[in-house]
Parts: sequence; structure tokens; C-alpha cells
Amino acid sequence: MPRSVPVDALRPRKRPVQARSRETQRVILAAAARVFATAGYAAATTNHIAEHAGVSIGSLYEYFPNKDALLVALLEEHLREGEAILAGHADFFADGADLRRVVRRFVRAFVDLHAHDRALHRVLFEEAPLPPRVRRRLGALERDAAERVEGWLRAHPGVTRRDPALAAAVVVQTVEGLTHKLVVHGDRDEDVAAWVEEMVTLVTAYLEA
Amino acid sequence: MPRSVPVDALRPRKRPVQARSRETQRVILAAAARVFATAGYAAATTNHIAEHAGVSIGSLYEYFPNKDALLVALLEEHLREGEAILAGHADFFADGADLRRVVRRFVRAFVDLHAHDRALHRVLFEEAPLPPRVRRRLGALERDAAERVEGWLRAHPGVTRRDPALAAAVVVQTVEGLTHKLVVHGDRDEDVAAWVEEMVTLVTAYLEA
Amino acid sequence: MPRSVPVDALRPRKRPVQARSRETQRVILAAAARVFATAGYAAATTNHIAEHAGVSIGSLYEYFPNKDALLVALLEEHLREGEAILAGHADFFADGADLRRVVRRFVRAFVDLHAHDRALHRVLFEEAPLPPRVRRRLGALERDAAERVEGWLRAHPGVTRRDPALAAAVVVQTVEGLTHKLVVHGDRDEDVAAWVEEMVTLVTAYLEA
Amino acid sequence: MPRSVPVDALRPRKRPVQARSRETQRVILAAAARVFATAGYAAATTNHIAEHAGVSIGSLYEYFPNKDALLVALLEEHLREGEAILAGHADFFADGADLRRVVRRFVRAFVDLHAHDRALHRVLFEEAPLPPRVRRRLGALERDAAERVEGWLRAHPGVTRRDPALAAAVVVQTVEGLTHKLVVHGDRDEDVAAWVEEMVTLVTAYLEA
DNA sequence: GATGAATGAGTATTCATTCAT
DNA sequence: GATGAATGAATACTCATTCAT
Repeated sequence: MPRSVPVDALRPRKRPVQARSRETQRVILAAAARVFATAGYAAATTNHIAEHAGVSIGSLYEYFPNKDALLVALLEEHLREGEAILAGHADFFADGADLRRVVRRFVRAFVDLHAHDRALHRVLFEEAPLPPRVRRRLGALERDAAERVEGWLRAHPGVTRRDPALAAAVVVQTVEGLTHKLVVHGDRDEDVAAWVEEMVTLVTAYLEA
Repeated sequence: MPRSVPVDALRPRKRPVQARSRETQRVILAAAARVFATAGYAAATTNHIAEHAGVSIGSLYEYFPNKDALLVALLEEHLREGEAILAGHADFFADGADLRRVVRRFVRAFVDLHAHDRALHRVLFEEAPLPPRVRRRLGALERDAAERVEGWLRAHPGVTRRDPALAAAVVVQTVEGLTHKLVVHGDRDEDVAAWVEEMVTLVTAYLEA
Repeated sequence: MPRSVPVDALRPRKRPVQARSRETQRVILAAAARVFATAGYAAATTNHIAEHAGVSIGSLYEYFPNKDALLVALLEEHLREGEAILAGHADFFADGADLRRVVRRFVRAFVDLHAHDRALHRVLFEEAPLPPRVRRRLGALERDAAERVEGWLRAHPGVTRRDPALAAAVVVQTVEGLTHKLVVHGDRDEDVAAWVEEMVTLVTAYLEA
Repeated sequence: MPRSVPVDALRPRKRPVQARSRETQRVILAAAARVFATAGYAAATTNHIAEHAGVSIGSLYEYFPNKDALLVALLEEHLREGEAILAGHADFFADGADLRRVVRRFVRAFVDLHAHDRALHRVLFEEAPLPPRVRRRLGALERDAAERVEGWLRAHPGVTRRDPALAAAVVVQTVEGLTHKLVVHGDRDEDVAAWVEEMVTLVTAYLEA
């Protein structure tokens, strides 16, 4: 259980150049995702992960300097996806008059982002001791999302909230929080559609109140 | 470090009848709360907790059969408070016509319940591997709250939601989620009042939409 | 293989109060001496040492925070003996006119100090990566011895050396160096007496030259 | 990390015939010297050495079968220099009547032999677990030196020692021991000249006593 | 009831060495 | 000959838990 983590102690060790090693890295990360998700962070063993990856423990440490680095790599992947969604949909909110439709698109993006591996997200966000650097990045992403939402709120005539910055934060936190509850803890897939509609109503009503 | 905890291995070992024993137990639990909050669950050691409590490690195990039991005892305390609020305010929602005022009372109760030890709540709800039994109790409490809310929604004329059970769940999850974000991660106390108002608006608008 | 050793990371962990634990500490240290001496420092395993001591590995770490601490404890014991000899014989050099007799007593003390466990001394002084703090203490002891010798050289009329400080250092280093060679690497006990006489002649002749 | 090294596993693997190979070998050895000297034997890794040499780890093992072989090669280089001095100066001791001048030449040779890389010598002689074969060679060289000294002692009229073999051993060990102390541990270069004179006096006085 | 010495299974991590490319 | 990815045995150390006193 490492107590103090030196700077850059969490980055993958090699930038793999050969195809073989890039593949190995991918395999290890996939195994880590699987093992973290099923066993939980604390109970997950690096030896176990290497075994699952069909790779020697030495190879694992060739690519990742310690257990945390695996977690961080997984998280960064998730964050990159989130950033891609935000960046890719620059025109996210740039859509005509229908408030409800824009909100729905926003909610869907959040839900989709979290849908593909529930168990892993539980580990990533609830169980693991996230290094401050990663926590900061997480916070920055939220703030980035809030800023975009704020800009849109200011532009949209239907929005009645007085403090757009605050409202944007409320929207992001609400959607993110409910998405986590829903996707991470939710039991039934079939509820998702219904919940998405409720989230849309919740947010839209708030913005128009 | 045993990972699987046998059923019912989590209850405090003795029901202390003597005042001194009860006091010792309290002291240990207080120390556990402090140490969990500052070090995190995984990094907190039972020896450390015993030391903080000014008690021998043997005595700690006299009262709590294992490390998890400390966490569970702390959580149960929190849940008991929650139950007390729900029970004590049977008339919670039984108040006249003002939807907004009722919602505000509800939100306040949630926020207050979580306000007194932020760091501990972070550990309790985010970092610790909660035993299924406790997770179930947590879920039961949420469902209980949702049921009460549902009953009130059905009774209140101003509410427009079609599916009161679903709406009640949305309300409880939203308030709980935002409360956690706010109280557990929030930096500034002064923001709390503003956020409470926003949460009230959010929920009220939703119910009246 | 620890690279950086924090301050006080080398002291024994508990000051044992109960007789039982003091005995345990002694047993562990004795086992460490034996294992270091036979296997060498690098090859000596803490688990191996604990096993030899008839004690669990946990107990070993209860008393010594890491492998180095065992080595250091052993060395400090040796240094304490050296200091005791120096302190106990304050009248070491305070003996009449016979230069040769005083020198002989000095040489004997050095040889005796190193005689009781050759293999251990080899490990302690030749093979082990001594922490700077211990190296400094070693140097201080040498300097202390040299100062006492210097004082005596100044007082003794038969000594012809011009620079007593330098001469004292030469004497101490010569005797120590030859003692190590003799006792640590020497094969035959029977040679010791002859060598002691040669060392006495060597030093005496130098001082009177 | 294999602890026992099979016999004859310590010789360089190939006798490089091509210039390029010989150069590579030299580069690797130079890197080993540098890394051993700065990091110490145990902490020096073969990968690190290969990296410093600008050579792949595979190439390193092409030339040296294991880590010890590097150390041994370095030591043999040192021994070869020592042997060369002894052999080259067959007339070392064959010089007229001046005992003191001969002794000085002998001491100088020893000191010079060790002067050029202090840190490396510290590693080579104090820290590294020398394989028996190398230890034997070291001993043989000492015995060789002692024999030559003995022959000279027997021939020289000014020498009063009764047991020339013993006296020769004393001289060699004294000079070697003090040289190591001086060169390996000494801090200031300027002391060297003074110490050389003292060593000369020490030895000369002994031989004439 | 209390103490704290003792336990030992369990885990992250290193590094000399091999061998497919 | 050269490369560097892969190997895996080996080891220091932790900490929840027990139990003799």
C-alpha cells in the first residue's frame, strides 16, 4: 500500500514502438479492467492481472510502474472518451429552439459514456483511492462541461435561471450524479430509457422554471 | 488480510451493559471515525485506531470482531440518524399547500444529515467496500424514503407527475446525489445555502412540470 | 533493496519492556549475526533470519523496521564494545616508561575486539552497504582513538615523531588495518600471537625512529 | 537473482577478434566501472550498465555472461596492472644500499596503482562479493609480492628482522592496508604525499629495528 | 476484562537473464 | 551480431487477528 506517490510514478513506463509491445500493453490494460471490476481495487492483485492477461508479472511492470498506474490508465481512457464527446459535439447545444431536445442529447451522452462497463466504473469512481492528479483532471472535465453548458444557457432564450454559472453546475452535477446512480448501481437495463426521460424533464423544467 | 467476511461477523461482539464498556466502545468508534476520515479506509489500521482510542488492540477486538465491523457500526449510526429523521417527521410532508416549502424541508434534512462529518462520509460512501448487508440497508432506507415521498406526491394536488413511484425515486436520488456531491466534495460552506435553494427549485419545478 | 533510507528508519522499533520481548529481540539479533555471517549480507533473507530465530517474520519486523536495521544493531553493538574498551582503559597509555608494553596493550585490545566473530566482522565491514550515519560513527570512533593516542604520544618522552597527530593517525590506521586483515581474513589462529608481536615492533620502531 | 555462480562462468564470453567487438567490450566495461562506482555493486543493474554503454542489454550478455563477470573483468584489469608493476620492476628492490629509497619506490607503486579510480576500488574491494577464484588470485598476488620482498630482505644487509618471510608479509599487508585506507577512504589528495612519507618511515624503521 | 507480544498468509515489486525477431 | 520484449523466481515488508499472561 503505497503512501506517497512520486511525480510521474503513475505514467505508463514505455511508449511502445513495436507492434508486439503495444499489443501487450493493451492486453494488460484489458485484464486490469476485468480484474478490477470483478474483484474490486484492493483485492485485485497485480499477479492476478498479469495471469489474466496471459503475460508474466515482469511484463506488467515493464509497462506500468505500479498497481495505481493501471487504475489511472483506465481512468484516463474514460476521461479521454468524455473529452472526445465534449469536443466532437461542439455543436452540442447549438441546436435551434427545442430546449428539451438539446437536454436529451446531453443526458444521452452522459449515460452512453458510462454504459459500457458498469462494474469497472464502480471501481474507478467509488472504490479506488484516486490520486489527486486524476481527481483534479476529473474536476477539470466537470468544470469544462459546466462552462459549455453555461454558454448555451446564456444564449438560449427559453432559459429563465438568473445565475447561469450556478445553473450550469447544477445541471452537470445532477446529470452526472443520476447517471452514476443509474448506470453504476442500477440493476435493470430496461429502466434506463424511462430514467433518461425523467432526467430530461427534471433538467428542462428547472431551466424553464 | 481476509477478504471475505462470514455472515453476521459484523455485529459488535457484546452488548455492553456496564457504563464503562459502553464508554470504551464509544471511544473506539470515535477513534475509528477520525482515523478512517484522515487516512482512508484501506490505509487505516486497527492498531492505529486502537492507539488513537487509547485502548489496546486486544480490547478493540473485544468489542469489534474485525475491521469491517467498525465501518459498519459507523454507517449504522448514520443510517439510524436517517431513519430517525424519517420517523420523527412523520408529518414531514403533511404540510398544507406549499409544495416548495415541503421540498425545502426535505432537502434540508438530507443536507443536515450529511453535514457534520464530511471526511467520514467520503470514506463511508465512496472509498469503503461496503458489505452487501449494509448496501441492502442503505437501499432499503432509500426505498423507504421514496415510499413516503410517493405517498405524499399522490396526495398533493399540485404534483403533475404521472408515475408517482418513479417521480419519488427521482426526487430521492437527485437530492441524495447532489447532497453527497455538495457536502462531501464541496469546498465552501457558504455555497450550501445557494445550492439548497437550487435543489429546491429543481425538484419543485420537476414535480410541477 | 532500499535506495533511500529515511532518518531513524534504522533504529530498533520497540524499547522492549517485558522480559519476554527483550529476549525475543536478543534471539533475533543472534540469528541475524549467524545468518549474515554464513550467507553474506545480500543473500541473507529476513525470513531466513526469523526462521533461524524460531520467531515469526512478523515478530522480526516488530522489533526491527528493515533488514538494514539488523545490520546496524549488530554494528552498534560492536562499536559499543570498542567505546567501552577505550573508556574503560582511560589509563591505557598511562603506564610508565615502557613504550613497547603500552603499544602491546593497545594492539591486543584491537585484536581482542575483533576476535570473537570473524565471519560476522567480514560481513559488517567488507560486504555490507553501511549507512552513512554508521560510517560516520565508525570514523568518529577512529578519530577518538587517534586523539587519545596523540595525547599519549605528546606525553611520552621516548617518542620521536614530529607531528603527533599524524603519527597517532598512522598508528591507529595501521593497527586497525592489520587487525582486520589478520582477524577477518587470517586462516590460522596460531599466527595471531606472532603477528601481534610484529605489529608491536612495527609501531614501536616507528614511534622511536 | 542467482546467488551461486558455476565455475568458469565468469570469463568474458568471446575473445573478440574484430576491432569493433573489442571496442564494444571496452565501452561496456567502462560503463560498468562508472555505474558500479556511483551506485555500488548491489544497486547497479545490468540494464543500467547497458544503457550507460549505449548498448542493448542483449549485447552486454553477448560479451559478459553475467553481472559478476563484469566485476571480475574490472578486477582482473587491476590485478594485471599490479602484476605488470611487479614484473616490470624486477629490479625493484635491486637498488644499492638505500633501504629507505627502495621502500619509498615500493610504497609509491602501491599508491599509484590505486589512485586512478577511488570509487571503483571501494566497490571492488569493500562492497562486492568477490568470487573465491578472484579472492584466490588476489591472495596469490599478495604472496607473490611478499616473496619478492622477502628475497630482497634476505639480500639486504641493513635489515634486522629475523624471520624475513614474516617481515615481508607484514610489509606487504601494511602497505596495502594503509594504501586502501588512504586512497579509498581518504578525502584530500594533498595528504597523500605526507602519508607516503609516514608509511616509508614506518616500514623502514620496522625493517631496521 | 485488559494487555500487547506474536503470528504468518499475502502482495507489490525488482532485476538478472533468455530468446524470438 | 544486435536488439529489446518478455520472463518469473525471489524478497522485503504489512497488518488483521489471536491468545498467553
